[in-house]
Amino acid sequence: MNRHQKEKADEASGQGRPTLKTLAFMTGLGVTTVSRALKDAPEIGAETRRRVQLVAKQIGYRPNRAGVRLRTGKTNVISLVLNTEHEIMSFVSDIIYGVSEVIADTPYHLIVTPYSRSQDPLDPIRYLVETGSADGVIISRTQPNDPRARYMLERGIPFATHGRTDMGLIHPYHDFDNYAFAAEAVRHLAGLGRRRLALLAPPVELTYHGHTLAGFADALSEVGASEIPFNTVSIDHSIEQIRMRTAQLMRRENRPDGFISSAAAATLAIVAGIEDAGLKLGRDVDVVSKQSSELLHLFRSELLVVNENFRLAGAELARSVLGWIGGAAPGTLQSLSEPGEVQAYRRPA
Amino acid sequence: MNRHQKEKADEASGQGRPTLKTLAFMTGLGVTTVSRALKDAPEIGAETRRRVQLVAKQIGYRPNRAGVRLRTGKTNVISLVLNTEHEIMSFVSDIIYGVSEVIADTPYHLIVTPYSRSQDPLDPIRYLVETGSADGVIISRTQPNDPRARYMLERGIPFATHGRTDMGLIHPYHDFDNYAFAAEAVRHLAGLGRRRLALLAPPVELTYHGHTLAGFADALSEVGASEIPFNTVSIDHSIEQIRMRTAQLMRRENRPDGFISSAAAATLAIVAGIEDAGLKLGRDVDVVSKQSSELLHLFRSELLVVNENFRLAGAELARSVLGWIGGAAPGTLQSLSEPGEVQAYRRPA
DNA sequence: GTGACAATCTGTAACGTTTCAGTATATAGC
DNA sequence: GCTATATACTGAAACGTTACAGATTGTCAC
Repeated sequence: MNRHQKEKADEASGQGRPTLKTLAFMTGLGVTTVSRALKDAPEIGAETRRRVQLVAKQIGYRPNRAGVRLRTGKTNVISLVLNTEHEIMSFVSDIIYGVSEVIADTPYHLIVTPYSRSQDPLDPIRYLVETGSADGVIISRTQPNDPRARYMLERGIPFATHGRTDMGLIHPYHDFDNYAFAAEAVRHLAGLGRRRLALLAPPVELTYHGHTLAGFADALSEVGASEIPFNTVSIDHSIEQIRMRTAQLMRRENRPDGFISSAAAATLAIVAGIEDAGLKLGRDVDVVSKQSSELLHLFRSELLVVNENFRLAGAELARSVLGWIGGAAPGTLQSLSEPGEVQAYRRPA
Repeated sequence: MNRHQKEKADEASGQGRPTLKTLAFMTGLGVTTVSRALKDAPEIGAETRRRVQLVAKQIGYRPNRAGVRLRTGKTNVISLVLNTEHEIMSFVSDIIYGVSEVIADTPYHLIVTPYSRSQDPLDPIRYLVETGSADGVIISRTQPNDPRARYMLERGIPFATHGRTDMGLIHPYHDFDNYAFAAEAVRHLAGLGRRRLALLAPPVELTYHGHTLAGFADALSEVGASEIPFNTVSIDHSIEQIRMRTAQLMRRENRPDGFISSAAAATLAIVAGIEDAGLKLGRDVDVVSKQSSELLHLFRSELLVVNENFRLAGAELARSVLGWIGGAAPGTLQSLSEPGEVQAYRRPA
């Protein structure tokens, strides 16, 4: 053993975290061989491969992320880009849990990249792409003509959108079928004899605003009901504003006898507004609302709900991004989640 | 210009992301000098320093994270460790936003490290420490004798806990003063003439269970009220279970005339249970509840609430970890958030 | 004019990984 | 017994950064 080899041995047997060098020393092989053996390269003998993998498992070898990243550019990171002001409540945690679930047994880490209202939504995306900080990106609050999706498509970085775009460009997405939700809600209300319906929609700039409106309009004409315009507020407005507007609306001559709400928090405000006007839920007016956790029926048992599963959305989004990274065609990584039935409250046994 | 230098120039002028080499070529300096100039090292001439920094800003140089991490071991990552099953609702998003806010203008990234109920809570921590994946860690669901805190203290990795421990060991934390919350709640209920109080507490294993119970007990004897035991459920139980237990309790002879609830979601269940038993909030019984978003008063206007700000908690926790990483003494990075007054509902104007 | 010293800058090596371009050995063809 | 070829392995270089150990000036004391 010459001086050079001795040095190597000394270093490799050090008690730090094991590296390829450690493994190479322990197995008596070269680093290259060890590296290739660990990734099942065909030009490594079957026995050597097993031997290396056994030792690696025994001493708990884990590839150094920085080393891999520096050499290959692969970050093993998925970034979830979130708006710090709009994305309220359980949405976010459910999506995060959904994503986590899927990447749990992959080498991927989840990083959360926030941006605030004051910023250009493109800023965080640019940062991620320019610094090569992630292998894949998940965005929400998707717009029909979304500059973020366009930008990432141009740069060829894998991503998935929560919600669809409408630019004639193909990319992975997961969406809830808000057209079906709105249409079903209208039909259900019509079935209860409601004829004058108001819709509290998502903010105009988001794609699913259009979907929701379309489903609402189509079903209205289908059942022969009419719309009471309620577009001075959206689910992005404050509780106070929605409540006030609802109360105003309900005090008018031609008030709605049915509401459809695209978000649970907003529904609380709508109900408050209805009651401010001295009216009663279930008697004077019915409300169908989306919800992401089963809490609205505790709030008012008369509420009619449709569930939207954000945890599932997170999982689907993660699967899509990983799929794209793995080389699948973006067009095959699109999914739409159908709403269940409109649920009336059932008393627990 | 010899062959060697020419190569360097060719590479450096390449259109990829700028590196120290690019800067070195542009300024005519050595990489070492550039590196040191960028971090304001004293042995670099003032003018050179300014020049390098100017060029760096102009071409949008950003240090390569993998390079830094490989060389120095510094990850520039803070990990937020979350339980995927317990941590429900807005808690998580608020904490994330709070953390994000603080690390926004630092080089730090936030990674979310999840673990599920089935796992040992120590698992994710071990993973982070062994793989050196983060410079700092934030944990929640803190226990009086918390193996995670002990483990990280032993390894010397900076962390902060959401909630305190009780092991005689010093580490940064942020906590809500649940002793004060429970005590104030009792006093408020006593002020309303309530005498038989029930407490829906946090799960026993968590530190703030003890704090809450202590505040409850101390204030009970202070005001001369009595406890109606309600410890078959905690805020970790399902809505259905809490509801059922509450209804059972309220049908008993010696039922409580006041409730204190440590979580908003659980409060919905308590109220449902009360109403299941045919009793009325505000008349037969009063409920004081913690909430993290201003929604409970919409649910039932008779509810009495105390706000807990999780966004603030997230921000404080991030500040603590960064402080520790920056070399501050752990003992100086502890904070306790005092609850505000118990709020009764005020009708909006 | 020489030596000492400070000020300013530089090359080399190393962190852990993968890729490139090999080398050594065994097997087969003839 | 020779070349060709496949099999199994290997060292060196590179990714971008920082730390170490110099190197080159210029200034000053004497």
